Amino acid sequence: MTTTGEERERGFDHTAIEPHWQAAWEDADVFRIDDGAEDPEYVLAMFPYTSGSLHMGHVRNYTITDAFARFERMRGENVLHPMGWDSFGLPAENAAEERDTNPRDWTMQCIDSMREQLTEMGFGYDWEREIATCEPEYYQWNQWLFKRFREEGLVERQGAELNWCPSCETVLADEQVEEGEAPEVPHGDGGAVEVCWRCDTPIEHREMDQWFFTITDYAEELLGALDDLDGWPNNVREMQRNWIGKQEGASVAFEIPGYDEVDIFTTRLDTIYGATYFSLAPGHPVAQAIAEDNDEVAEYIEMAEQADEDDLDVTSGVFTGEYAVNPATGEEIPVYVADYVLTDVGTGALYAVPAHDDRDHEFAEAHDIDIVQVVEPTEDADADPDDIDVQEAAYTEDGVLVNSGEYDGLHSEDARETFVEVFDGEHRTEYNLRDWGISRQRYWGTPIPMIHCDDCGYVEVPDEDLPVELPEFVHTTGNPLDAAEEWKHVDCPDCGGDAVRETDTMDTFVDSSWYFLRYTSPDFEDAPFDTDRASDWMPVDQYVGGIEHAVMHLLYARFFTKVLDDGDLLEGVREPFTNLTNQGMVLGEDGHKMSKSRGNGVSPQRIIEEYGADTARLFIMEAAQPEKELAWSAEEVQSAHSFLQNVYRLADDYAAGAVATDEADDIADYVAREIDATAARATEEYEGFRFNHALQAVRELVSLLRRYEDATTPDADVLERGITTAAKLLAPVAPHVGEEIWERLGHDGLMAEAEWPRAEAPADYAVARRLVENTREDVRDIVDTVGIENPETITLAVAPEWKHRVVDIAREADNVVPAVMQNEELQQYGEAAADFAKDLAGRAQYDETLSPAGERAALERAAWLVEREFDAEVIVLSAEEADESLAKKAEPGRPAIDIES
RNA sequence: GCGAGGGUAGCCAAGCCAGGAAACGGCGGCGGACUCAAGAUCCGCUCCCGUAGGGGUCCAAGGGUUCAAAUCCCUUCCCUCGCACCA
Repeated sequence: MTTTGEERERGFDHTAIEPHWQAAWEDADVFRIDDGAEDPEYVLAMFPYTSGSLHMGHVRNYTITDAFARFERMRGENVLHPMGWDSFGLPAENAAEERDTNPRDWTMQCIDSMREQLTEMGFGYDWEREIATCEPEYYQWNQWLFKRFREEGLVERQGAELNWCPSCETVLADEQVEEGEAPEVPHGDGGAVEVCWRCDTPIEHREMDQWFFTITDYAEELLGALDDLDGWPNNVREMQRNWIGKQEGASVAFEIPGYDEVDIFTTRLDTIYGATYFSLAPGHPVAQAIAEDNDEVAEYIEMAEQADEDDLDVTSGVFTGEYAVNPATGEEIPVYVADYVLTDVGTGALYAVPAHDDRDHEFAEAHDIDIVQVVEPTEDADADPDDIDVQEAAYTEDGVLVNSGEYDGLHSEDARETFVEVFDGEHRTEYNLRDWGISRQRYWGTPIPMIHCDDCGYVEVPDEDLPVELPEFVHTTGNPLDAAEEWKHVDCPDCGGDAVRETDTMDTFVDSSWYFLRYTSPDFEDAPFDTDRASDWMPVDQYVGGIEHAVMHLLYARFFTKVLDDGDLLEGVREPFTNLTNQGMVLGEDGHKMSKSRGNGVSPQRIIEEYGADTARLFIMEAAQPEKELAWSAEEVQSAHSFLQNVYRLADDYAAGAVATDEADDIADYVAREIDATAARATEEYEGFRFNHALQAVRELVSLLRRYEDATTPDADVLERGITTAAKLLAPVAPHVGEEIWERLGHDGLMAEAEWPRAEAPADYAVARRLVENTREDVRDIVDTVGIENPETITLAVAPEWKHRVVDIAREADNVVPAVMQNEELQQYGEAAADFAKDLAGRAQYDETLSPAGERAALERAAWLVEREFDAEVIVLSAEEADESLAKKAEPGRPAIDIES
């Protein structure tokens, strides 16, 4: 049992109120945003893949955006908070196979079910903007955009060696390949292998013709603009920088007599005089050419291509018998084919400098190759040139050149510049980023709008024939599009002859690269989106989603945005997402990632049934800041639930007239100030995405209100304002309970549309609070230390005006005691002033304090708390009223305390 | 190896950017109120010593700057994540 009968009777019943208010929001169109709205706050969660059920990660993600959207809406902002479905993709095909249905029906069922679950969570979306990427109304624009990209020269068809997953029977992008555990291979030393990100099957490599978006054309801007994305987490920016992987260097041609000139790429052209051998990647054309006449080389290449990457030693390689001419020294250096040289890095060929590169050094030692030092530390470097022995270890720092002919003494940096000219090379920038292969040999995706004609080659499907819709799904082992004979055979749009459609579909990351633009005009028929509105509403102000999309999705979306902006489909939108938050993982109660195998998963559905959506939302938001990981905790869920019931009961009792009320007094002032301070604090925390702090402030306020109601005869206006404020501050996170309270208190309309509380802390709030808290602590301290059993009277006396003046002087003066004693007005206090000045002189700092009257007022407002705690009378006195012996102990910020029992 | 982010009381975790109170909050533990009792709720305490608000030692370790350091700087150790035979 989670709720007692009594609680249910007096509290709210989530199974009744949640559907009720969900319907009320729907009826009132609360979350709808008008097309004419000007530059709304765009709050977006990464749309879900249509797996059919929400998991806790989704719930957390969408609770964050929903709470923020509701907060902004209550503050009077226009808010765009849409939802849609990332609904193309392989799993739907698998599910269709398993269940003897088709991907479309399966996906549509999943969407219906997930939409219902989102609604049950109380998430407020503008459902009129709902999109599903698997609908022709959406994916036709993928096709249209593909053609526009092609016009811009951003589409290429290239043969490429691609990652092939034998289990999914599909091509994978590099980003979809992960390092995984090697399966049970007898001789395996546990080395990592490349596996499919979805099914963990080790991947193979195949050479195929593919469609590519040439994202590398934008590499430089994608990289550079990261610096200005201040609203993004550093780690995501860093991951993108790594992925783009810019390297600046130079390329220089080496001659290998009998073969072509070979271009190398290097970032250390300054070390060229130290090049003592030359290395080719096994996949390099010249290596292949040499292999034709050299069995040993052929064998090595064969072996290297078969081997898993990490099986081969760093020093593995084979001497080709050929020599390259070092253009710097004119010497012939041996040419090796070595696996550590990667075909797709740089030019796939390099000159090796064992003296100044760790890998080259290791290789040279293993193959007994000369090591020649050509750089030594500069005079002001940390290292002493005499300590450097490149025979032992490579010296990889920059320095000054030696053994480099006429260039000795040149600094590395200058040498790199000079040598580009001298050796007829060129400056070159290399990127790790590859072009984006979008072809997938699958059914459930966007058909690529191309037709292949034997005479005309590849021809675009004319715009008027778009969309190219998917044919009926057929169960087949290969690609169903290949089997759709009728669909596949068409007339060539150019010559009218027999032709066939492209049977590849697009990577689903194409869908998600612009969906945030479609939300701005989901029914627009002339283009993917309305340029004016999208340009006004973009960029997304708050984008929230998982870290797993740090590179692929976010980089592709940035790429699309830039291309669209350059193509004038957008105006002045260079980046899609201003602020990005990656929500942390939801862990099971055992602190481990929720998983079926561990059996530590918690189903959102069950929590909604048992405790209600508000409880789930509140727990999630209180447990940790959005970007931190969060461990499930049954106790804390329970605690969130009871808290909501308590707040509701507080409101209910008041509304039912069960609370006796009285006129305003000091206590009411105290409570009123706390209400204002809480609103101010909570607002600031909401703005900063620190929802847990905001909610903590609300809990404190509710606790105070309950004491106020319990221990005193409260002022009706103040109590009601307190309850309303607490409920409103809670409403973004627990919206159903918020509405229920709003209604109980007799308000018309919806709290979702009500005004956010005014948020200004009272003047001197922090100082007054500190005074009160310190004083309360001191009283406790005394009672406890002295062991007073039953205090009867607690007398507090604030410091006199003149002591405040002493502090003021002390604050300014270098020499406190003389400064004070020179003050004529203070001289009348004689010894006392001198003593106090001496005390102060020993202190490093003076806290801000209230005036004597301010201190007295603050203590009087808070006296009820002390009375309640100690069950004793509390008397607050000015210095003049107090007994001389007591008053003299008071200091500004620290009243004198006398306790009688 | 390179890069990013961390190491705060029994545990989780704020504070650090903008230096100024043994350091928010939660969990756990202890004591008290309410109750026949339990639960729920509420009020305290929870680094050490202390019979009037005091003293001592503290924020991974060590050093430095400062009147003053969890906060700024340097060094070392450890953790987490990302990238990586990258020429």
